[in-house]
Amino acid sequence: MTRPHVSAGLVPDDRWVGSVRQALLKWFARHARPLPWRKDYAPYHVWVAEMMLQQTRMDTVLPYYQRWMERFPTLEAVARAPQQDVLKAWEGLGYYGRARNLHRAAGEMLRRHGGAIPSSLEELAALPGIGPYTAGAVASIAFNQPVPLVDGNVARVLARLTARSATEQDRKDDWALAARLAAGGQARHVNQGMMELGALVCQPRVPQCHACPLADLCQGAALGRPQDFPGVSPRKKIPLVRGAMALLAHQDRLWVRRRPQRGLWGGLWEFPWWEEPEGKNPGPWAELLRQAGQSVPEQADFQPGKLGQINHTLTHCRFRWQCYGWVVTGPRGKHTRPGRRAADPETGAWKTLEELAALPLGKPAHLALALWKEKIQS
DNA sequence: GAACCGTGGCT
DNA sequence: TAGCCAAGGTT
Repeated sequence: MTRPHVSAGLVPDDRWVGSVRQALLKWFARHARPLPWRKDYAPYHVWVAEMMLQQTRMDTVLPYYQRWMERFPTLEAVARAPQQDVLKAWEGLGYYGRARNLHRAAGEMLRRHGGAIPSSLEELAALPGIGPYTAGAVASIAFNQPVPLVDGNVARVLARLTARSATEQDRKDDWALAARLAAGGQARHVNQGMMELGALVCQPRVPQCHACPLADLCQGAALGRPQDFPGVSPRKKIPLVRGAMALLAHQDRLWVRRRPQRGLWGGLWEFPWWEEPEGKNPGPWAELLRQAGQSVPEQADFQPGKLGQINHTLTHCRFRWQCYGWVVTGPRGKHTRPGRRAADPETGAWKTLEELAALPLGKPAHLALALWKEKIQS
């Protein structure tokens, strides 16, 4: 039998959509990876997995997911946990706004939805951290509702199937086409099948068309250049930021501060740092020592001890940090007893290494802490 | 609409 | 090495 083709620039007909659905369902039934949340599709499991998988690879997520379910087996366990514990469980996954939103959403679901994940697209999309994709994912994967989803995988698969680029209109077309695919029933498997195919077969760089169940339905493959779709978008240049980080020590404690809720590493703890484009800049040191209740030395004898260099790269900005540690143990001047001041944690607090281990830190702070432990052992 | 928001793995 | 990429959402 001949299989229907779709022409570039034309709206696919129902026969083609039906063929894609069928081939996809057959392929997914055989090749679906045995992921933990696919055992029973419990809404809480699916929701947590989807939050973790936003912009994050499956291999990275799996160990986090396993630990998460041991620490927070139920939605109520998350909702009632302190934010610090939630961020600690998320530590290292990145995009920490996801964890803060997940925590907030858990609280709302406990109060407004009786501790259950809502099943409607509208109620889901109203929750923090749940946008169009995640709402569609939870509704279709957890509740098997006939609603679409479009993520990076689906967009790429559809772009190649229809030989389209990635303009704004095409993104709307993607949702319309995904809706037709999901409307035929078994949206749970259709939607996961599209994503699974994108992750395992229709890969960004080198699509494995020889292993693709949709190869003879695919316009990109028919043109002999599936990898050209949906095309590449120009990337911004990455700026380089030079800075300094201070590991201020007093007896067995280090001075750390909590970052504001919004922005980079929101809600996580860090060692104070500042941008230092021109090299030496002692100003922040004096201010820091005052905040920490330490004596402020004369500018002349100001010479922090070198701790080492920390390089950390983010997607959108690059940091090259020259880090300094300064051990302050002298009895001169007025000191505040470490651990006794009820100061704003965003200003700073003295923490022992044991206390520090329970606080969520970003990657650079962890790198600095590792250098510090190395130093005090030698 | 565009900028912002992490990290690790791969080439 | 430096760039690219990965189950997006918020502001």
